[in-house]
Amino acid sequence: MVHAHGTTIVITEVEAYGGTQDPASHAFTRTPRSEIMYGPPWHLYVYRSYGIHLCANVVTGPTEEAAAVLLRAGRVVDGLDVARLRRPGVADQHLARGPGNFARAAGIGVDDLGTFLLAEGPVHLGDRVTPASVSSGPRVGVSREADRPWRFWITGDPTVSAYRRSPRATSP
DNA sequence: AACATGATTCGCT
DNA sequence: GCGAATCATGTTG
Repeated sequence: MVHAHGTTIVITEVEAYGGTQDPASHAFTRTPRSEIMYGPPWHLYVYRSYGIHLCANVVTGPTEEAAAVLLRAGRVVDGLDVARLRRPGVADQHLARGPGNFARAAGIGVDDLGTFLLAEGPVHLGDRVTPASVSSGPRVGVSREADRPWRFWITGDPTVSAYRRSPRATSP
């Protein structure tokens, strides 16, 4: 789980990116934006998508490997009042559904870029949660190497199940 | 210095 | 279900 700006969120869905080994990763080509991922692990990588949305990643790979994990969905278990204010009119189980929404519900902004996640602070990782069952499947939203089954989610979790299952989802 | 594009989301049909 | 919004980053001239 992750503690961020007054909320506590159990991460229910993530997507992995293989850095220099993965054409779909922002770190496939080294640029100023992706530079943070080439550093030591357990730092936060935040980027802006489509001008409006923010997505949060955890750098996981060793220095120079640039592997990272995108936080795609989560269940808000504490700080619900704060999260609800950030996402007006949204049902509790959908507060952090989707990468952009996750970042919004968590109050993560570009100011948090580079935050070390293992120390006390506005954003840091908390207790580890071991789910009963984890499913995996093709990645969403990337044009290259989407077939790598590197999206992982907690099987049957209501905060994930309804997400991204419409038009041409390959497997039911 | 200018152009093309995306780890997406929301609203309308 | 489909299409528009919107702008920083990366790439090209």
